[in-house]
Amino acid sequence: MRNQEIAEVFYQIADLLEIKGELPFKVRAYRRAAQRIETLEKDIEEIYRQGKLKSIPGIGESMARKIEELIETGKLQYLENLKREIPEELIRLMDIPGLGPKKALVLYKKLGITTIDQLREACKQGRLRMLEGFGEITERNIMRGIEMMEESKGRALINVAYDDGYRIVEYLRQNKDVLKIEIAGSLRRMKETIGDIDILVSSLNPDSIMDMFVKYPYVKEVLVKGSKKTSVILKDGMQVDVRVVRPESFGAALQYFTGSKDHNIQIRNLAIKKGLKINEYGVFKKDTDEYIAGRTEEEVYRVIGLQYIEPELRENRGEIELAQQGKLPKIVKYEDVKGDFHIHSTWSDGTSSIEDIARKGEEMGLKFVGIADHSPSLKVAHGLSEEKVMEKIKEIRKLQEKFEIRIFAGTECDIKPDGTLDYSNKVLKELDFAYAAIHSKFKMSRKEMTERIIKAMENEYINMLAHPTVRLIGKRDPIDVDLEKIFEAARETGTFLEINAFPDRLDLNDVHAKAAKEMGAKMVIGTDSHAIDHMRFLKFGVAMARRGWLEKEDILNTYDLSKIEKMLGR
DNA sequence: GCCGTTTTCGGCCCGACTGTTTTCAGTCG
Repeated sequence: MRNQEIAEVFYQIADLLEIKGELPFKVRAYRRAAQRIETLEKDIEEIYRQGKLKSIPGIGESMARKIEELIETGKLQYLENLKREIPEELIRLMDIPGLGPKKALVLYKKLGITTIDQLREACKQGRLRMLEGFGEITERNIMRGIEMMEESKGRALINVAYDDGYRIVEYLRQNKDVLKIEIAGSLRRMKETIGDIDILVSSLNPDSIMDMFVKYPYVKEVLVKGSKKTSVILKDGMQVDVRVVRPESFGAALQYFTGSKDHNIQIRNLAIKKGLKINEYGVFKKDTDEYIAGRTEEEVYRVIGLQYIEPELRENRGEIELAQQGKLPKIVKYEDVKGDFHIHSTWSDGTSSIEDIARKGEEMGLKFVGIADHSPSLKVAHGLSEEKVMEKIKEIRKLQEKFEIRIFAGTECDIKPDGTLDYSNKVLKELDFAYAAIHSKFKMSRKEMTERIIKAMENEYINMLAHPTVRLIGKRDPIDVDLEKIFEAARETGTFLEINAFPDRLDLNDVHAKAAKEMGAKMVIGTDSHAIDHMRFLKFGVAMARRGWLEKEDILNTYDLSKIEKMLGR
């Protein structure tokens, strides 16, 4: 059983216990364990076989037994019993904003409601307002919540949230009452998808900020408006929260609202041990409430004895322990990445010419661009024949004379189902670099798929493996492949694993990148741009690398041109 | 349910906003 499946079971248990009204700490314990398991780098079955389940933080006697039962039998009696008590469909009701476990239980007990459709009907008939603890407004809010949920469906891709967020920051910055303004929340941590956008402002005149915020032209609906917190829904369905604090609290609030929740819980516990108390207004002495710090984030971390922790690292994956010892990795900086290897041109399915790509690269201050068009089996993408590839190389060599930026001639060469490549070595040799990539037959068995990919990586002219798991966020599951073997093969063959920066790919993701590094593999960042507008996605690839604790040396794109050429081995 | 240089029992992050319950519970982040 996969880590994700076991995590899902624990999430389900947490939800059911919560509806049942169990001790909140018990619910939280399951949720935390689920989160741990989800982001575990190792296969949980392997940990189980080594008898080390209880060494996972948050897993104790009881949960270890449940994991064992799941692995051995594929089922869990405890969960089956819970489901008999509480219908599992009720969990879905809690997805509705404004509807939590308590109200869900009342709806079930008093009206027998278990599905969203039944709930919608009951709202229409005005049956909710009769219930204790409910009123007309609650009924209307739930109705609206159902509509909203069906409109927005889940989390946004990072580029959508990024653009929405920074546009609002620019808009609010025009207000003279804004002293400081920053994005916080999961967007500041650059998580792969974003649930809502948090923006933090320091000001002595909060009402002026909030009044301006709700007048932002792209606002569709104001959910709540106060002087400390205001929430709106944008026309694209994105929720944005703006919070305003006083300047002496800005750092503490930024730390607090950046999260992650897990990271902050750890931070607070650490503070408590030092006789301090942290909230969004500052760091205080626990006994006297005396203000110690809070103007900047650096200050907050310093007074509790920690190195400053970059937002992308704040996921409680061990960063706090390292910060205590002053041993945090020096993660790659955004400006360290000097180019982009994965750009499609008009030669295959891109919409920009190589010349435009080179110009855009120079505008962005890059040192190189890599043109990686498709190979012939990808007919839908106008993959290039071997003859065409040779022509393309010629064009690039000629263009190079006009440009300072280095233009690498490359390919994204298909890996055929048997693991052979779409181009002969004769052609691959002429290119400056070559990605190998899976674009077909996604449903092979784990073993076959793993062998297929490794065979391609073993080709001496293949430098990189493009989007290794082939997932598309919200659209296609990752292929079934033994990543540990792939990472090992990457190390042995010197193949760079791509961190594909396209927002619906982000593949490898942060967790995989971290695991790959630990296995000694190196990475390469590519945007998979099909137009020059996409080239700005580069930062999302760097973000994944940073979230994966990668350092400069782990990433091909950060090397000097001469070293890159040497690594590419032509 | 988990965890322990305060503890093997008794804690577990905590504040804002809303709506309804006239003093606070539920939800959210």
